[in-house]
Amino acid sequence: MGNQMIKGTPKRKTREEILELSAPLFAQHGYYGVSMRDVAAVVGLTQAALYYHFSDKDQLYLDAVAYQFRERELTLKDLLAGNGVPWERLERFVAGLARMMATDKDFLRLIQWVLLDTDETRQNTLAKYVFRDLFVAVHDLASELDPHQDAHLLAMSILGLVIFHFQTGATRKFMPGHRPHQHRPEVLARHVCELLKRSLAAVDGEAG
Amino acid sequence: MGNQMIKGTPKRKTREEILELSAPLFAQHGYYGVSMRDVAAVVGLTQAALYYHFSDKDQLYLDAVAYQFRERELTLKDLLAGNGVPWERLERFVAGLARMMATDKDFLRLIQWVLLDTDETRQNTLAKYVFRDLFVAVHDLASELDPHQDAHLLAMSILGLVIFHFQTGATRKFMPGHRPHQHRPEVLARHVCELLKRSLAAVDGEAG
DNA sequence: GTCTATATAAGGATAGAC
DNA sequence: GTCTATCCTTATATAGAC
Repeated sequence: MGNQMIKGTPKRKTREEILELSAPLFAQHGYYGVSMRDVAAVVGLTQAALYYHFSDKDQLYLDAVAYQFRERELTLKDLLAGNGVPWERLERFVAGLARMMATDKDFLRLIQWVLLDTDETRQNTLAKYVFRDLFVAVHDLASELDPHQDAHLLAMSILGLVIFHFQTGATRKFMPGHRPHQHRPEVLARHVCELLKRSLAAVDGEAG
Repeated sequence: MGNQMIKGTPKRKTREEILELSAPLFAQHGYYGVSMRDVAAVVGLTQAALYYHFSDKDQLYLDAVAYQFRERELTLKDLLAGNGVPWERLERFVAGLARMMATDKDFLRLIQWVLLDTDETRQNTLAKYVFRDLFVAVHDLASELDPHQDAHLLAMSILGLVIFHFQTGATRKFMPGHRPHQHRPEVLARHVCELLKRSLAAVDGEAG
């Protein structure tokens, strides 16, 4: 078989299918844990066909990860972009990020793989073109929330407070004080917002 | 050649050398990124010799990681165990953890690999026998710091505030507001302690 | 305890037909 | 654009000599 491409049909369809279907594999097992044969199997192609669309495994991986990041990044930036006092934007962002981390486990794992990547080129590419814009937005919000603090550190702390909880999700159930409702994104978002609000409100109280 | 073992000599020496020397490899490249050949090469043995000491690659990896964790865990628990008011113990712990994360990059990476592990048995083993004791200590401290809060969530937040900053260490330099001194463990520890102190002090102020 | 040699499988990548 | 067939490399693991 091999459904022949009708002339004029967008040529990108297969390529995007590969990107979409390979992402969960890379999320689960990482770059070295996934073979070109594995990718070919989920897409329903032979290994050789992948090399028509991508020069090598490295390129396929990089494109698949970047593709996922670009989609999610838009969602997250939207949460930060709207109007409202800084507190409202923070709450909206923390809630949205928590929901995404809870729902979209593959995305969370891709973030973790990128942070562990030892290929400098690959990591820098993703950091610059994918993380950066989002971080800029969080950074700006942080400096609005408290102009007296190091906005870079505060921004990283906000992200870390949310993301780390979900990174440890699988091991949390063996730890003391664990209760299932802690996995719910609203519960975590509330915990994080309260922590930050009290912390920054304390500064206002002193300064104002 | 092959230096013959004298009877009575502790048999464990080679085994422990393998554990020590393979850990940095696994820290850098993860389970799938390291071959038995790689391990053999750094130890100065042939591949086959490894199978005298370990039944398979899985066992070698598990033992190597557990070995590293046990060592570090003792150091961290010591920081928490001493006397002093809760604040002092928190500051000591945060400073010590930050210093360890900054110094011992391999250990930080091993933590990240464990969090990404999809082998449930392996992850549960490490979580139960290695993370758990440390978490218990942080959990207890958290409930002393603020009895009105969810100690489980607070403990995780304390750990996340420190660890996440170092996880993102490699990509941070492309983000706005970055300055080199932020990588210094004392600077981060101070940031984290101030954040927590203000947050929990705010509660005291309201409650007391 | 460690070696050499090897079985056996899985990996990335290419050539050439269709 | 995708297939079949194949090359070459690397991987885990074992057998048996020393």
